[in-house]
Amino acid sequence: MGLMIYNTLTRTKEPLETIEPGVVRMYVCGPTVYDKAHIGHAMSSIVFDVIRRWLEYRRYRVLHVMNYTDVEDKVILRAQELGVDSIELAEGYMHDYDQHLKDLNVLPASVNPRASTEIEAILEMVKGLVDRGFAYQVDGDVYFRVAKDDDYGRLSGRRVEEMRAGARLIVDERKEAPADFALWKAAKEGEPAWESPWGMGRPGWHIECSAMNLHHLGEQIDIHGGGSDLIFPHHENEIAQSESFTGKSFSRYWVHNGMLQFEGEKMSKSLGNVVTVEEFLEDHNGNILRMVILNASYRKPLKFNQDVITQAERAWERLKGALRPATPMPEAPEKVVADLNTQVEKTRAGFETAMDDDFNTSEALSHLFELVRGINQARDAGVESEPLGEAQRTLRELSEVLGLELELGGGIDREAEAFIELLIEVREELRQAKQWALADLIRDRLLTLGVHLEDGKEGTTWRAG
RNA sequence: GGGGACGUAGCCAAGUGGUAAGGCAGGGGUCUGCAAAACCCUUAAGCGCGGGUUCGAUUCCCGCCGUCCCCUCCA
Repeated sequence: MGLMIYNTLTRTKEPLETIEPGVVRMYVCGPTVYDKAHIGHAMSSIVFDVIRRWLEYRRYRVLHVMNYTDVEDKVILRAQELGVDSIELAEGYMHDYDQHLKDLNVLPASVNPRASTEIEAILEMVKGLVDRGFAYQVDGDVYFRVAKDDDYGRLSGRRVEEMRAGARLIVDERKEAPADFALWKAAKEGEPAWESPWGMGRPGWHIECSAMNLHHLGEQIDIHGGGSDLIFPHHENEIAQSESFTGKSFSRYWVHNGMLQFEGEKMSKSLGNVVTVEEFLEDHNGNILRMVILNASYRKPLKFNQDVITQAERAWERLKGALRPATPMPEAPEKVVADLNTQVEKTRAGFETAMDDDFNTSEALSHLFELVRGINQARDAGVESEPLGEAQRTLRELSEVLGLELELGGGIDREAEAFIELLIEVREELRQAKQWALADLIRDRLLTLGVHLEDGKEGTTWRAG
């Protein structure tokens, strides 16, 4: 069947056919860096990270571009409020976001262009659009002439004449038509500005993505991604600009992630229901957010609340638990080993089928959990560490394709481990001597340091967290 | 007003024209000095409501109700 991708443009799943065999050119709209990022932004980055990892698993070379919008009304406004330079302000948030992506185990994009460093490409495009009659200049602003683009609206399914012009916005009388949008804006006093044929100014929001695509990936790309809130007007306008400029179709597949819902509403700054990435990572590790996301379809709205987090934490623990070492017993039945091997094969096949079907991570995870059960059953049956290890390697490998890090004992460094082992040894002596109070004291004290002791059949084991 | 989605057990959620994955919680058990954890087993939905198509629909079509997103900056 091959890899199927849901395309917003056609509202159907289509087989992936890339422009260049074996290569995927993917552009994802990144955040406007005017404030701390929230977990909705992170969701988008994680979704496209999983897509990218799956494409790479399928042997594609992925050229992955994600932009940072650092020249924009909100950035400028914020900088003026704080009395700082807007580009520097954006740079700070940009570096924060880079760090968040690392903490969330998101693979770095091939390129992270910024509006402020792409002015040349932007100007070239705006000029071209003016030359070809797709844009016009008014008082130092340049607008895209939507009427000139006959298939405008095909991504979002809108007809220009059906949109209630001026319902919620004040129509700029200088524009030829209400739907026309700015490619270039004349700069006001104190705003970042660059020289242009129309005077000092700065790019409009939509044009930077078109220009960056052209500059870094070429005239035609395979996948263009972003949040579903960008379908209109942003991506609609990108299509208009890019296709009018090149005369070629722009992106083959348009992929959009659903919005993260917090208490039934979209998480957004204007609603004030924001959980920043920083806040989330203070209380949880990045795998937990990823688990929340992987549990559901990337295209649907994602419910986010404390319950969902708790459930994801528990599920993640279960996944990790499967990596516990074997507890070999003399007469482990051979059938168990055979069943385990069968499960490994079934898991990989099911996982691949699920991921090929528009990145069905929820179903892919279900196959991982079936492997977890198989591993645990085999361990309980006393299977030797080698057949068990094989299954565990598969689990780890497939988890990594989803970007999950299952390694045990994270957060505790090597030197500390030796001391923990020592304490366990001492405590074991105390338990032999039935010095329960002292034994419990060690256990409790270690717990406050983030080390859990577990007394089992095969002795005491420990884990971090 | 227009455009786009969604509604599956207590919760999250996948999925299919022939009677529903997985996870969490719940119940039972194993282990244990106690505890915690872990593991095993297990209960639970007939798929928003009303019609239609069909031998048969949760899955297709129509209507209704409800929720969300977009039409202003937005991942």
